[in-house]
Amino acid sequence: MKLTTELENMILHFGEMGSRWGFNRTVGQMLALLVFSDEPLSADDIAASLSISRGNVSMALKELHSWRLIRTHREPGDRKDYFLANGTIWELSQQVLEERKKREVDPTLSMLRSQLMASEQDEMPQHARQQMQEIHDLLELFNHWFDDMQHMKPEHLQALMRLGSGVGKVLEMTDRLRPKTKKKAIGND
Amino acid sequence: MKLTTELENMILHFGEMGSRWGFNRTVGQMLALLVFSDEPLSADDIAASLSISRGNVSMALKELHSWRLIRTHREPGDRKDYFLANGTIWELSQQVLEERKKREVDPTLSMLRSQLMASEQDEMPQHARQQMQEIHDLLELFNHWFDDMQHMKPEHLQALMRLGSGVGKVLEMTDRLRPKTKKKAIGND
DNA sequence: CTAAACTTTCAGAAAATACTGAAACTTCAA
DNA sequence: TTGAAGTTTCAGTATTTTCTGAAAGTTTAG
Repeated sequence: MKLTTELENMILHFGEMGSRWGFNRTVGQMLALLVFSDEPLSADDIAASLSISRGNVSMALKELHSWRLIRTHREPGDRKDYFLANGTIWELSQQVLEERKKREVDPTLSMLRSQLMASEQDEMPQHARQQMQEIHDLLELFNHWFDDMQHMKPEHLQALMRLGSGVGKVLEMTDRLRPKTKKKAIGND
Repeated sequence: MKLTTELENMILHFGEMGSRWGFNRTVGQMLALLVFSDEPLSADDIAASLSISRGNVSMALKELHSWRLIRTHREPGDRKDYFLANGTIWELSQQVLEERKKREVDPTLSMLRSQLMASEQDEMPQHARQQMQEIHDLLELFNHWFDDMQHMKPEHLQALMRLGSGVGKVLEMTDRLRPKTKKKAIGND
């Protein structure tokens, strides 16, 4: 595993960004390494390439597995495990977003839910309660939307993103043609 | 600033989540406190409510300002600064997302851009280069889309989100009516 | 101008997080 | 069943991040 300087820089960058993306430096570097490598790598390869301890590699592999970002490949007649990125860039990104949603949104949503539930009888300042409700509703909206998006076919999702806010225009137009849509204010500009 | 147990729990929760959301515990707690408070609070109020040092409050206020999540209010005839959340829940969320994009996406995008540029003449393994290109394109697509969304009126954006993947159906239909869309290879399964 | 009221800074302490490496564990070919 | 090849665990250490509190800085009423 010899790395060109440029590749090395990129991998170091992914390491630095790692913590901002929800994992640690090692996990970030290893993800980059596996994404950029055109063949599966063994744990020893990885440790050598990145000059990190074998134990650290093992931990990071576990983490990457738990995020479903890598998978293991075994050659018959070779006891070693080989690891590779678990899909296309698009799929990996989806996976990262999915996992981050789980860690960054879901806990708060469930906390809010139970809090709003429990304080039905009320022991909380009006304004605070209202704000909690708004956060709750926003996160729930986001969650449903996100779920929906994840189930769209990649090419549709991509097309949709390319359309950007253009989608607003299209919907306005369509709205006039299809009175079936619920009359939630889809409004105008 | 007396806090009910429930509110206190919520604030502690926001503190815990803080680091996952891109800031630290104190910043998270203070944001929650100000969002739930129905009146502006002084730095001393905050320090007392959360039992943290005055210096820490000052740092966190700076951070919250830099995220544009709070603003300062001054009473005439009172030297104290009072702080409050800078907008509705919706606006605050937008602000958080905007700032996180800056920290989590933009640096990598610019790194990729310059790397792809520089290695035009090529010194990098084919596969690595290709993956870099894909990440670059994905982030750029995301960036444009995100920008576009941020400029939509909140009620439009909300309506759009409520529509969820339903938007796909509408667009498919519309697509037949509007052959203007560019015929970029939108891939296959 | 002065000093009281308030805010910010920052060096060092504390806490949280990540990493190493050796020991324990697992797997499997013979 | 054994032991070589490989993997995982985890106690201790290193690194990074956050927090405190006292000193320095700023503002403004008088």
